[in-house]
Amino acid sequence: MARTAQDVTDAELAVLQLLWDRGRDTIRRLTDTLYPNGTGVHYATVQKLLERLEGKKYVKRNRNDWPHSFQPTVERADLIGHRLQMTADKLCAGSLAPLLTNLVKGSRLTAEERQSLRVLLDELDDEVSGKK
Amino acid sequence: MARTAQDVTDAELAVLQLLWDRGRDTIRRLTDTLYPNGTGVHYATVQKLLERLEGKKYVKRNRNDWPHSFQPTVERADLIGHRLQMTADKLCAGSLAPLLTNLVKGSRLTAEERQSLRVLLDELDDEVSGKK
DNA sequence: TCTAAATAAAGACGAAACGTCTTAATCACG
DNA sequence: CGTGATTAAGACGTTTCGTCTTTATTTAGA
Repeated sequence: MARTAQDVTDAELAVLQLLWDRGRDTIRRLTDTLYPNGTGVHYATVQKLLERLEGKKYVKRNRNDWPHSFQPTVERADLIGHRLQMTADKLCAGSLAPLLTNLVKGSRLTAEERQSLRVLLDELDDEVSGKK
Repeated sequence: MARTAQDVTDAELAVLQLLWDRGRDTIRRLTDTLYPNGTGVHYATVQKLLERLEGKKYVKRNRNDWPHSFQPTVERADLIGHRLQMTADKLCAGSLAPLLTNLVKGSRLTAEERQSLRVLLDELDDEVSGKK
């Protein structure tokens, strides 16, 4: 059984999170945040992580800027959705419904959370019935 | 940034899935299913995977039986819940609510699925209000 | 009881993953 | 131009994980 690499590794995710917060940034500024009082060596680490994120199409490099700036091409919600789908694929034969059930049953939802969830479901009903 | 091992690897999961389906089984029978027309060498692979699952407390070994039988100590729903929590920890600051929202918004839920979800929410309301 | 087959137990091995680091080429700016 | 920063490409070491080897132990059958 072949090993499968992660979509986004933890170190890569740390960089991506900053980009989500900031919209776009340079290697230098990202490095200073991730490694405060860090040596110059960490710059290359962040550089490599961004290079890999770019290769995997999670990040876009702006070569017009100098120094280059980087920005996410994928939103946080997209990655969440992807992770959820992976969990469904491996544990629920690809179906997402069991994940929903698990979350509703397992997590201690507040009354407010339950209510907003109902609102969300009602909106979906409306969309389907064409009322929009 | 230190690397973190997976909770259950893919090869381990293949074994665990069989145990979930069957309740309990021996190495020999699991091996025959996972590697039909496989050589004798695969027996040791399954053996090792079970040993690791046992070490991680996902599986219990019954040493009274001969040959030893193995059974899950964790249900599928438990692992699903754990994976969901991991996703929440890494992408939602630990909160599960965003996962709920993502699933409801993103997945094409059928009318039946939406309805059963509402029933689930109503049951939770009842529990909280003490009617049960 | 003795032997052969099956199982248990422990460990080793290699490829890949991944975080990190090194080195050399390229660029902007005074 | 030359100095410092940035880009570019790659190497390295540790850990992970699927697999395989070897040896000890147990059961079943003659």
